[in-house]
Amino acid sequence: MSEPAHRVLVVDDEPALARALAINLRAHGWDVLVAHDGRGALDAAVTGHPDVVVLDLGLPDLDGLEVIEGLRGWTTVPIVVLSARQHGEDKIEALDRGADDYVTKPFAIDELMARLRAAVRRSTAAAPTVAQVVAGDLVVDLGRKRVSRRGDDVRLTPTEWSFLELLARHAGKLVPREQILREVWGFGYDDAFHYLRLYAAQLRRKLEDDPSHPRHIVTTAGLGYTLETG
Amino acid sequence: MSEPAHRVLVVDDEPALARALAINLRAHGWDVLVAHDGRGALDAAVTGHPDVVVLDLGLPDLDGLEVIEGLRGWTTVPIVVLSARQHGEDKIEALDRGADDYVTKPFAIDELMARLRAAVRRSTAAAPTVAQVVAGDLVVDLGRKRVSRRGDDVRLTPTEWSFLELLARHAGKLVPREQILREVWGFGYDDAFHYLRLYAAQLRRKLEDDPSHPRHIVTTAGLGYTLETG
DNA sequence: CGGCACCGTCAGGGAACCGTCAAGACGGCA
DNA sequence: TGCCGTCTTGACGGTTCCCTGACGGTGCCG
Repeated sequence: MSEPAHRVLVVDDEPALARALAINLRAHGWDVLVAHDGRGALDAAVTGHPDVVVLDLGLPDLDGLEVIEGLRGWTTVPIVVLSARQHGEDKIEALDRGADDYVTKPFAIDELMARLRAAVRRSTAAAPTVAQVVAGDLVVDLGRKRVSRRGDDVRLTPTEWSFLELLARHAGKLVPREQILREVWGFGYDDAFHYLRLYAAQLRRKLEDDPSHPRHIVTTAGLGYTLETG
Repeated sequence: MSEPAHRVLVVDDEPALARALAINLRAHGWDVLVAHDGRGALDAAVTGHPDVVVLDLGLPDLDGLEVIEGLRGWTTVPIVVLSARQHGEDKIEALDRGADDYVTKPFAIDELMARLRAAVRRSTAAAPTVAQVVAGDLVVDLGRKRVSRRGDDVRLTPTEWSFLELLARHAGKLVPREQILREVWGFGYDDAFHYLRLYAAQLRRKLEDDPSHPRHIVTTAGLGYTLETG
């Protein structure tokens, strides 16, 4: 799992704590922005596009709640509030104004990071990527598991779809024969190249204008198949 | 703020605590389901469609972490973990396995409710609920749990509705057979594809002009079913 | 020129899958 | 207790899909 680094904005007016947090987070692979007051936090959020915000209440210029509202006016980035106040209305207030989580000091750095991970996971999982691959007059909709040719849906069998989906996910690139066999048919089919010819032919019959002169599903002899994006 | 009541599933093996929670939550307008062990929790989550789950770790039958994983296998419902363990790996473990929040006992009931509100707000904001799905002459009203065909209400059994609701929530997209079985019938029905054919047929009898040539509930052999939005 | 490897095509049988009808099991309710 | 709606289980025909096998074409190389 070597995902691209997630970016966290740390907002804290205590330089010592902010520094300690930044060091710890960077050590664990986070990309860290730091702001020391409310105004700087709002600016940094605009320019820095963080994936999550750690917000210490009790800033010099703005009330922490105002920062939350300032952010919530235009972004849904997760906000994890940090505060010394153990009890009272603050927690509830912050959560109801739009904060996503609330951690009281003193806290374990490991726990904070786990909460940050959870916050980021939620927000990224909520935005499902609708992937569509376009190849000439073909549209392969990976989410809906459908292919259309000049707008008309084309009916595929499960195996045909599995084959095409694999090519589409690597559109424009050559997919080795062995990989296709493994991902479509599973293990134990390592030399069943005959299947590939069969199903490539079936797909061509359904998707190509001239199946014997394919423009989309192209064979590279001895190597594999490619879905051309031309 | 007179939204429809949100539904919370409380999972706790201590009857006293579960009762106290339920009373408090109901007093604040929540619709409350209760389960006392892990298996019951998973079943209740399938049949009850809660908006958020409060999960006490340390259940008699299953490990709390197993419950989290059991839920995360098929739903993104927010999970707020409740635990007596203040420190340690448990928190981090739970959050990384898919929990959304973690509250240690003893806790203030007001804080818990604020966290529940935050969790529900997040998940509903992330997936803006389309109250109605229109598919040709059908109108599936997810909020009121009703279907109408050319304006006339159609009576569905609970299982039929659960099936149709799932298709409607993914209208236009193919819903895999396995997912339908998990979300409608729960666990242990992984290969009961026969049910799908039966209930698809029943829905067609009630919803289609020509049940043997369905235009709304369409089968993709070997893969699953789709509610067409034509 | 002839062998070889690879590709594309066609056809057939068995298996998997779908839709349908029917009857038994279960649970709520009068 | 008996009834009724619902869910579950079973059986059957028709269709689709997948695998197997056979044949011809093409490019490469000795």
